[in-house]
Amino acid sequence: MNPLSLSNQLCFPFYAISKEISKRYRPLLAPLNLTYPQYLVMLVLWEQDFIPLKSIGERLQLDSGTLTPLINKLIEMGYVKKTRNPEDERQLVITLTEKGGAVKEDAQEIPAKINEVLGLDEEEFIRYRRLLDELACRLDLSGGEENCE
Amino acid sequence: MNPLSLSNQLCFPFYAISKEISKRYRPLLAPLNLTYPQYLVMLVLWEQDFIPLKSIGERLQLDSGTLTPLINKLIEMGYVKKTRNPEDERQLVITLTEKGGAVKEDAQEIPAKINEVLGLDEEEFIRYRRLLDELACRLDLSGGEENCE
DNA sequence: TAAAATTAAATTGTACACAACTTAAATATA
DNA sequence: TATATTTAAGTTGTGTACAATTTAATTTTA
Repeated sequence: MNPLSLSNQLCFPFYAISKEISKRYRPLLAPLNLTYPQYLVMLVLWEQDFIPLKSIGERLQLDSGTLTPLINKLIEMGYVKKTRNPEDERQLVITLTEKGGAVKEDAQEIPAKINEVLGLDEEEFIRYRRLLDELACRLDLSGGEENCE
Repeated sequence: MNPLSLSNQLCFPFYAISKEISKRYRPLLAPLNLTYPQYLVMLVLWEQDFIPLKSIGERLQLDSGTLTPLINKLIEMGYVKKTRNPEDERQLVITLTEKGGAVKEDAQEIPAKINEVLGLDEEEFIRYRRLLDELACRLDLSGGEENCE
C-alpha cells in the first residue's frame, strides 16, 4: 500500500467532509444572511452574550485577523455591537443587538435540518460526535470545554 | 438540551479538527515549500501524472477558481507544467516536472509523521478512516472512488 | 451544417484563515 | 515609579474557497 495515496490518509476526508458540510449550510443560512463562520460566531453569542472578542476566538479557534473583519460585517448587518471593557480598555466586548438576538428564533430549525441533510439519525449522530470529541481532545481543541478524560 | 449550542453540533468539531489538521501539516510541508492544498494537488499528481485540471478538481472537490491560481503557483515553483490536450483544446493537462517528481521522495515520510503528530496508532487510524469513509459516501464525496456500498 | 447548448478554464468579487507585524493598554519588575 | 514585558485588537499580505460570469472549444440538434 502506498502511504502517499490520497485514499490512505485521514487528512483528506476531513478536509473534504468539512468543506462539504459548510457547503450544505449555505442554503440554510442564506435566509439569515449569514456565512458559516458568521453563524458560528452567532452561536457563541446566543449561548453567551456580552463576551470579549478574545473569548470568541478561543472558543472557535480563530484569531483577530479573521474575527475583526467578520465582526465588522456583523456590525454592518446590525446583528452585534462593539463596546470596550471599562476595566480593561484593551478588551473589545461583543454584544448582540435586538436584531441579532431575534435571528436566533429563525436559526432554531437549522440543526435539525442539517442532520436531515447529512442523513443522520440520533444514534449515528451520537456515534460521530463521540469519535470527533475524542479526536478534538487528542488535538487539544477542547478550548473552553473541559470534558476530556 | 439546547440544539443551538456549539457543543451539540457535528459541524463545529469537523470545522475545528479540519483546520487543526492542516495547521499541523504546515511545519511538515514548509521544507517542501508547499501549502496543504498544494500538497493535495501534488498527491494527486504523484498518484497519476499527466492529468486534466478538471480531474484534479473532481478528486479534490475544487473548482477552477481555486485550482487555476494554485496551479500557477506550482508552475512558478517549477513543480508542474501546463499543456493542452490536442484532441480537445479546452482541456488543460497538468504534468509533473522532474523537480516536482523528485519532491515525492521528500514527502514519503510525511504520512507517518502526521499520524505521530495526531497521536494515532494503526487501529485508531483504521477506525477513524472507516467512519470518515462512511460519512463521505453518505455525502456523495466518493468522487473518483466507488467503494460506497 | 449553422445555431444552440454544453463544457473546460479563466476571471472577478467576496469572505475566510493565518502568519507576521503594529499599536495601545495593562501588568510586572528592576 | 520608570522601563520592560505581556496582552488584546487591528493591519497587512498571501493563499485558499466558491459563486457568478466570461471566453473559447466542442458537441448537439434543428
